[in-house]
Amino acid sequence: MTDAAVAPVPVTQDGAEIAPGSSKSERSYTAIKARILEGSFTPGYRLVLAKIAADLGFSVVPVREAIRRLEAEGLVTFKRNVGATVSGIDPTEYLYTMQTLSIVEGAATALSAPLIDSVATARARAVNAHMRECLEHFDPVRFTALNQDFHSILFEHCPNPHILDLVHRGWNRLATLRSSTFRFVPGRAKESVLEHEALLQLIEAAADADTIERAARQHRIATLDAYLAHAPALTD
Amino acid sequence: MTDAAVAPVPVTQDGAEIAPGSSKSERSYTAIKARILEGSFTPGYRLVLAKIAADLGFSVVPVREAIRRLEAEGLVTFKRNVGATVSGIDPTEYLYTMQTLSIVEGAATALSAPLIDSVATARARAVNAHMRECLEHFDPVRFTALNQDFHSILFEHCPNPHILDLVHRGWNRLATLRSSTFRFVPGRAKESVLEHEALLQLIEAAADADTIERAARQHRIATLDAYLAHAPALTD
DNA sequence: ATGTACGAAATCGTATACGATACATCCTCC
DNA sequence: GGAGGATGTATCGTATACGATTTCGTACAT
Repeated sequence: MTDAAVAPVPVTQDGAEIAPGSSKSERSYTAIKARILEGSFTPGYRLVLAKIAADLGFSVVPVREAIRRLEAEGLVTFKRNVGATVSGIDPTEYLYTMQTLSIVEGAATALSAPLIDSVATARARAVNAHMRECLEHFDPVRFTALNQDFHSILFEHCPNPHILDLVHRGWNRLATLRSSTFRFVPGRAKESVLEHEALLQLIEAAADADTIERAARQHRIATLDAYLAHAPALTD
Repeated sequence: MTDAAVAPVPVTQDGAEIAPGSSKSERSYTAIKARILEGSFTPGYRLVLAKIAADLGFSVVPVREAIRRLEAEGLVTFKRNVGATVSGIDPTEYLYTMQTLSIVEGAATALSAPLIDSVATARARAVNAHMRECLEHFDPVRFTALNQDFHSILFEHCPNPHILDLVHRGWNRLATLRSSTFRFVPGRAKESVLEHEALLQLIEAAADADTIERAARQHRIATLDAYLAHAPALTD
């Protein structure tokens, strides 16, 4: 579970063994996306068609298609006749993304809550406990991964796949921040763990949808607020 | 405004005059999308690469790229080695889309509300009055277009473009239903007009964000509920 | 020394060609 | 007469080639 969040797709250096059955276009997409999410391709990295095609052993056409798909997801920025670069995320973009995420995560949590059984809450608690450990050992990368795992458990039986898709898109968009301390605002992580516990209690108590939605939304907003409070220091 | 909603992009039969400056890939995208949204390409319509390319006077490569982009937006369904068809929207898909729309529209309305001035509310009222007329003359197509115009006015200064983008995607997804009576559930249209007025009053009264969000969300949900109540009759 | 014009290199955009796949049709065999 | 397989056609998937555009460095003139 956790490993999957860090490296969702197995990738070899030459990218040849990814889902051998699917098209090269598909494999290009998967390979490039994996490298962006795992951090090999950092924001600003220039994605040169011919170079990537050579790396993967494909021609440029499928690679081009893959990059356009990634553009549609906001993971890369494309400029005509110039090329594609891995999207960065400036403070404004961060704000938009976090705000949107708060809304869709809130909705996803409220919709999923009635379907979360005691086994799932137990698993979520285990992950949350693990997060607390990461906090003590100061391991922001693992903390972030576990944070996603926690919410993924809650969303496992989300009845609306569209909303879930929006959540994932937001997460992917934020993933390019992985190696920075942008998301790890001092003091927020501890609160986050506490809020997770409070959220689980609301779910177990079968609180009404509005209450759960509000709590889940606030959980994300609080991180945004913490960032905004520190913005002068974090924005260069 | 209204005309724009019905035919957002001017398209000639041969598609040659769309934004002459942009790439053929871009023009293909615009042309195909326009035809889907205006209803020339109805759900289930088979998009054959070579045929479309010939129609547009381009080669298949840019057309292919355009279709993949439309796929990412959910407007067309692509099957490997088989081809693309204009996406239909079955009852389940309709439910997902409406539910998601209710959430993002609710958020968009709440975020925009403080920025809506009296000029905008007056314009919105005019559109709403026009909708009432369409109701009397039973003009579902125009009604639907005006309905979008109404909300577009509210969202004009939406501070979060990401959320606005999600709203538009939902609208586009529903647009393939244009020529059917699917969306025009008996009795709902009248309520819709009344709800618009109520929403405007909340906005003018500077009601708190939660209240406005709830009202806006409910506005969409009510249509979904009305559909669900009639589902046995409408689902064949 | 600085600004401008020119040219070369890098990279993308599109066309064309051909191989691969899937689906439909028809034929054969039982 | 029906079921199974072989064949044909439509269509997609990818490679390669070349033209178009941008960018950057360099040389020249001021």
